[in-house]
Amino acid sequence: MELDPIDKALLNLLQQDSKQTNKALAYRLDMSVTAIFERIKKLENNGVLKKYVALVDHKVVDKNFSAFCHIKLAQHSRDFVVKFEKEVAKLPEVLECHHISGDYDYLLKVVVKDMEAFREFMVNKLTSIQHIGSTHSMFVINEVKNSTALELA
Amino acid sequence: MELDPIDKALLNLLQQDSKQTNKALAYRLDMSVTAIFERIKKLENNGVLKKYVALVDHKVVDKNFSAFCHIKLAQHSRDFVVKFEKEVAKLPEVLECHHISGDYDYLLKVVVKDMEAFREFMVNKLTSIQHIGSTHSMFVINEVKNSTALELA
DNA sequence: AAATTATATAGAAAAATATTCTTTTATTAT
DNA sequence: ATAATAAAAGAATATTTTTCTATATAATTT
Repeated sequence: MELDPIDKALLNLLQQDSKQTNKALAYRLDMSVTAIFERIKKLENNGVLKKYVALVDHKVVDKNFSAFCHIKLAQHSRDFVVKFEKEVAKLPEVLECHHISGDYDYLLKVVVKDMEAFREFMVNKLTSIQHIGSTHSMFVINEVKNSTALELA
Repeated sequence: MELDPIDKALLNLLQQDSKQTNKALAYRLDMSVTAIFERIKKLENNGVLKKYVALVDHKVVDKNFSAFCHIKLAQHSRDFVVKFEKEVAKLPEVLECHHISGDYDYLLKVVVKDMEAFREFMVNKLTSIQHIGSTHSMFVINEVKNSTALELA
């Protein structure tokens, strides 16, 4: 789908705050409410707008410990890879799992309550998945920036 | 703020789909629309619900290349650290910046159009920030999982 | 170039939802 | 038990979303 400058401006706004009313968006972009409505519907139908989510404060919900976890598989046969990816995606503590280039095969973002919960997670959940060769964890000391928005220019 | 099981169930639902109507949420949780409305307002006012955002398909908007980028600072004096963090947070290509434990100081998530755009970003934007010692980049081959939701049980 | 088709926009009307208000119910403390 | 507090339900109101109709704009065909 082709995105014109208005679509991009609209997406930028919705990525910052998806609860703005069409009226507010219409005012900002100097268009009618209907025009905004139709454009959003089109962006939704074409899969440009994938989903709308609420973001929760990690501290307040007592999940204030994040770690990035490198994982190397013991073997790389297709079946093992598929199995590993399926299992790891199921774990709610794993917010992200990326297959990456470099020394390790995967990079995971893990969010839990505290260091103790992380240890618990490693011992009982992650490393109990079959075919994991080795792991290497980095702990988040401070979150400098954490956004979901892509700048569309 | 104390979260009871209904609050947690509500947060889990809103983290998956924040566009559900209060009516739909009320039906799922077997409560009245008003009860849902009041709870959401309270969660917003107490900072539990931080913001509502639209998620955009990276492929469709032509930003289908992600990299994780390790950064080591040349010096760690307070001023340099503050300056670096401020500068890097400004870059729209940097969706995340975490101060982490381990061999490197920071881990960045960078999202751009393609490898060429990444090179451009590294040369002209990232490494032009003062006080960067060294960098090490890992490219995302495949995104196995990418979620923003914390499971509240 | 004129006519035609498709596409986007605007404004008004209708439908659905969010929000407020009042009453009721449940919970907690005295 | 009784009073005070907080949460919930239902009805009333205000907003918003969505649909509908009309108009303008752009692209396409003849």
